[in-house]
Amino acid sequence: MFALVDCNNFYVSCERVFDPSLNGRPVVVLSNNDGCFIARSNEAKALGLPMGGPAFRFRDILRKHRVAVYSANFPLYGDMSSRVMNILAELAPGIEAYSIDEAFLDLSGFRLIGLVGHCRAVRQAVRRSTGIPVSVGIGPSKTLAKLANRIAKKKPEFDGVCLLEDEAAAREAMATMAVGEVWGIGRRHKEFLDRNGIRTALDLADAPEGWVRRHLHITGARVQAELNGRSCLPLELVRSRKQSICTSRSFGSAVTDREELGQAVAHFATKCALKLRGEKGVASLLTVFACTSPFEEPATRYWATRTVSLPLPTQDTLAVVKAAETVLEEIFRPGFRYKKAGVILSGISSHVEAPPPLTLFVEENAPCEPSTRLMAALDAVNSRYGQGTLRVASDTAESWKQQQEHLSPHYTTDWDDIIPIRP
DNA sequence: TCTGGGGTCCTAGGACCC
DNA sequence: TCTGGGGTCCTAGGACCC
Repeated sequence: MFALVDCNNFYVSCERVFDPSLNGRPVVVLSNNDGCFIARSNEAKALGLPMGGPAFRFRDILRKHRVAVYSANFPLYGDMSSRVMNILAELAPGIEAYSIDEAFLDLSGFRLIGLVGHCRAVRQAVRRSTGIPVSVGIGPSKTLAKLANRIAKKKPEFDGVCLLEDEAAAREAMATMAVGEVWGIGRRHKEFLDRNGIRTALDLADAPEGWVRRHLHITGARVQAELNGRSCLPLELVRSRKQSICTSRSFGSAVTDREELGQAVAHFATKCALKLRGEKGVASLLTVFACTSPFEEPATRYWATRTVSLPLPTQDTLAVVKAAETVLEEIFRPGFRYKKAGVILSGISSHVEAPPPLTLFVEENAPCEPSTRLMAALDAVNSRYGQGTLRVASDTAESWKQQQEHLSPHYTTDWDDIIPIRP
């Protein structure tokens, strides 16, 4: 049996831990640049504020109902997440941290002491130790655990824990669940299934298997099997190495200047190389992209992107920044209002397992060892004195930076942000 | 004025190899 | 009339997840 533990309205709950006066009030958390809603308290959902809705369109509702509005504070949410995961890891023999606010647990062996009872204990432990409320769904496959979790969240009578023990219970639950709510069925597949008379999760479970395999491919066939209690998606206990690493941002206001865009790209490249070293990997491919707003008129819209091979697989910030600047030079076209840009590293392999290849042509930046030591020194300084203390010269300007007007303090990750508690 | 960021997997088709 | 069989790698696009 699998359990899916999911934090309720996670980002909002994180803000509430440090400001309990937010309890009972409508609260929203905005995406970077204060653009869209990415988390809503139950009270905010009740006001009709939609997930992903652009905040500026709902300004009247926000003001009228005195909704508490927060800019995204990812250092805080990431830190709270790891605290929750640590508690969960103590209470189950196996855990897969599936996303920032969800984890699958291995519940094998808990049947004797009672699955529901144990999951209630898990729920209380997380609440007591971190202040974060969670819901738990239990089922014989990950997909059914997900489905059970939705029921646990939606129906108060379950008190946050829902078990789909046998086939009859699963069928009854699936009959009440729209097919688009099933994990793995997105907007497109939902539309397709609706057109073919498949409206509930139960309809999908009972659909002819060959037909599902043909139209929804292998991934859809797995979803169907999982709904029928045949587990196809194992618990992934060890996180595999990332296949790509991306850093991108929308700009607070449009950028038109090539040099300014170059500064942003240098900054993103720097962050990518840092993440890559955190993964203990080296990358062989680099992509740079820059684009105008998708809401521009077609004539003034531009999507620039190019991928190049790096001369040698590397994790060196200087090499990555240099390559990114060269690519930007090639794809930049003047006269456009750039609203977003980013850098992607891919073709990632292990730094340890893959010794640097012998090369026929490349002479510059070939020696690996000095660069590794330089990066170690760079990371040591920046980790101690703050990211950006040592940086490449082109990683400078702040002009493209984002809007974050409603940011809460980094309560758990920054000494300067610790607020003295008054009696 | 104003619309996020970071990922994964699958399929199809083209280009190439022997 | 009739033109093989078995592969790999790369890219683009689509679909999905949080």
